[in-house]
Amino acid sequence: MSILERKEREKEYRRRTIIDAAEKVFFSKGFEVATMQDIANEADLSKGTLYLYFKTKNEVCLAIYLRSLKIISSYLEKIIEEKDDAIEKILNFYKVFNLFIGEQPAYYMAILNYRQHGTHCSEDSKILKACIQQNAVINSQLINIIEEGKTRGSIKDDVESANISRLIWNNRTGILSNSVLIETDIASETIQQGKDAIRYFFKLMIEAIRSK
Amino acid sequence: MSILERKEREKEYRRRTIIDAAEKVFFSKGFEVATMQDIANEADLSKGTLYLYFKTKNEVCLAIYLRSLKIISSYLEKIIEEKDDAIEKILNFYKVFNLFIGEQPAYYMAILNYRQHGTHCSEDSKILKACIQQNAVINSQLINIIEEGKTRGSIKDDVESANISRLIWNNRTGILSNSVLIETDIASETIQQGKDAIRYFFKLMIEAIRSK
DNA sequence: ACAATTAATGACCGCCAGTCAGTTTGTCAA
DNA sequence: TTGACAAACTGACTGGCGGTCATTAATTGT
Repeated sequence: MSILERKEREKEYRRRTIIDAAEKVFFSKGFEVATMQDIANEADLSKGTLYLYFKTKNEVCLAIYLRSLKIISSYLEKIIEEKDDAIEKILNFYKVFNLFIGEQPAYYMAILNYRQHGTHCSEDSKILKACIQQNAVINSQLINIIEEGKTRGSIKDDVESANISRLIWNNRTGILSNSVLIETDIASETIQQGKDAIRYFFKLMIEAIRSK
Repeated sequence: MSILERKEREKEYRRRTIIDAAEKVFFSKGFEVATMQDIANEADLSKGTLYLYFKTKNEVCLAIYLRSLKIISSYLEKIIEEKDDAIEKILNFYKVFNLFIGEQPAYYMAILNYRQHGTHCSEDSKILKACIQQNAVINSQLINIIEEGKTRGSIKDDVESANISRLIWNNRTGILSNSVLIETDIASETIQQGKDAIRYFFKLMIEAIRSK
């Protein structure tokens, strides 16, 4: 049994190696321009081997996306543990996410690109399912915060926590997960405006949901 | 001079023909899967001819996006003309946009795909510039509505109209222009949830900006 | 009628995702 | 140790697409 276990570990290690290489390549060249051959070179493997671990290039992208989601989720976990008020927790998440953008641009880009990669992927992809699952976790963490605020009295009773959660973080409607706050080829000067809009969103939202 | 004018008209007509064909093909097959050959076939032209009118496939996508923006802009124009209150006008835009999604899904998809196409396009593309310009128009139309509301007293004086505009409609942060409220390959059952989140966004925002 | 200019064509190129027959490496029983 | 079997790995190859360009067709002006 030990050999089987070791093999499993080695397989997992290879997988990680490939994802690590993909991160480097994607971030230095961009998701579109990077090729599977680039990733193979970076990982010192042949292209064929990549396809033993990932069915498509899209799946590699999703693997990086999944890592991003786990990071976000762990941030939220820490925030939830703190003894802050719910409103504070929401603001903390906003602040932490802003830092995340600056410090982990590669992961942030993976989040932005999910819309594209997630929709061009076979429905029964294991990794896609894992991503959907991890998003659900984040969703419930946010709902958790809002509901706690309602119980403690800092947030109005009639606030729709599920919708707040979707407005903040959801791959379809979330303002954090969908806003492009990183330099792309064009219009780099508008990033600050975007960040300011997000700040204002949180200001308005909190104004609307906090108990008077 | 008449001949030159006629030629100009014919050129413009060809261009429209190509965009019409592209719309059909893109919507029936999806932006990614559709090929330039498909568009050429649909338009009864050769592939080479397409490239006499558009530099890249991306530009064809942008041409459709530009049409979408003009539709949105014309909606806003009508809304602004009405004698409604500013809050009413904002709600009208929300309602009209919801109808737009259902009635013009192809154009709606073009809006969603802009992020992808706009960023992979040479900066000096004429059509890209036109898109940016048209977005600026929409932006100023929205600001116009908010500022009018401030003057008339239905919206609080300290509301940041530019940021409201960016939150509603902006290719980086706009909730209407970025939320995916149409069936993609996966997760079709969540559309209603997304729409509900948008509805709630408008509810909260209006609550926060209307004069008490 | 005949250049000259403009429009249209489709065979062709380079590139890349994805495949697969063949090779290497690892395992284990005899 | 050996040999047979399996698992992991390889890279040449394929198909298909975006984009090009030499050639052909159509239009205009003289």
